[in-house]
Amino acid sequence: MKHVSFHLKPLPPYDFSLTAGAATYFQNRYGVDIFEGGVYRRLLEREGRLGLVSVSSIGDVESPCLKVRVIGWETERHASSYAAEQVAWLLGTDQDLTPFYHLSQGDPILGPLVEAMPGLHIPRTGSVYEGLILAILGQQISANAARVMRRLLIEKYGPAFEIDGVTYRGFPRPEDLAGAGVEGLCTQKLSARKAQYIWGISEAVAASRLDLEGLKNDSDELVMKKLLEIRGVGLWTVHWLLVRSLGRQDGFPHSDLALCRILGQILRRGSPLSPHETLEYSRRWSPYRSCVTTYLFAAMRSGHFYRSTH
DNA sequence: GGCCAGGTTCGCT
DNA sequence: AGCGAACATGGC
Repeated sequence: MKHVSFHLKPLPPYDFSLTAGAATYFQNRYGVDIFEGGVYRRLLEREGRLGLVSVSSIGDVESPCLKVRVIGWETERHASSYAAEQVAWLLGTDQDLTPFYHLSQGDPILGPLVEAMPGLHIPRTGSVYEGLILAILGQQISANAARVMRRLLIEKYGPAFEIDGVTYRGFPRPEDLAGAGVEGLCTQKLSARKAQYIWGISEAVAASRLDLEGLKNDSDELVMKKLLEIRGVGLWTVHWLLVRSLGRQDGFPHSDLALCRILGQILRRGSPLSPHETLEYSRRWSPYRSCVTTYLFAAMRSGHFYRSTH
């Protein structure tokens, strides 16, 4: 199979396995992100055309280097630089952890986290739209229920690209989900409520009434204001997007149930903190709370420290 | 079968 | 503004 490959040097310390693991929530796949056998793969769209990137590590945490392979639009001009940009965004290779690590010194919660997972960067979603749809799918319901919905939605509406007999899927485009209609989405195990939210957002984006990608240029405050006007988006979702889809430094979903629980477990061996208490406690971590969020969730999900499941 | 789960909206004080 | 209820999925 024809392809082009190149190297990408992340800012050290950088742990590829941990970061790609966090991107896939420490499963083989999450959404359209795949991480198995030490290789991170994902379908990308460039000017409406699909391409597959495969990323693996050929360095170590202190002198990291990634090997990136592109199939699909490898012969086109600037394909490599586009792929490099996208991979850097997705796998957070551009992030400088130094100030966060400085803050974590002597912090009873962050210290052990950083020590256990040095070089974990913050993975990001392929687009703000993708992050928003995934967040809404994940609202309230159990992780397993959300996974079923994600898989069905992507299998049914995601653009397909076959390579060496394997079919890869990209994330559904706004027009794909808008075209599905609320009824169509409901057949994919979405509740009527989620279907309405997701259809409404997809339709607005497809019709250019809503510019989610443009949020990247707005201040945190303006992002908050604009997103909260969208039906189906609350505070939790905004903070989640600040961390995962907008690359901001200080996002922190203080109302997150799991977060409140885990902090309660660490700080007073038991009862969860209230969202308000969680927010107050988190102020000491500003302005690096996106890192804190990522490290806490990574610890919970990877079973590195804490048991996330009761 | 009932209860909970990585929230949000809507309707009540 | 602050609190409670409905919403409906998979899993124990």
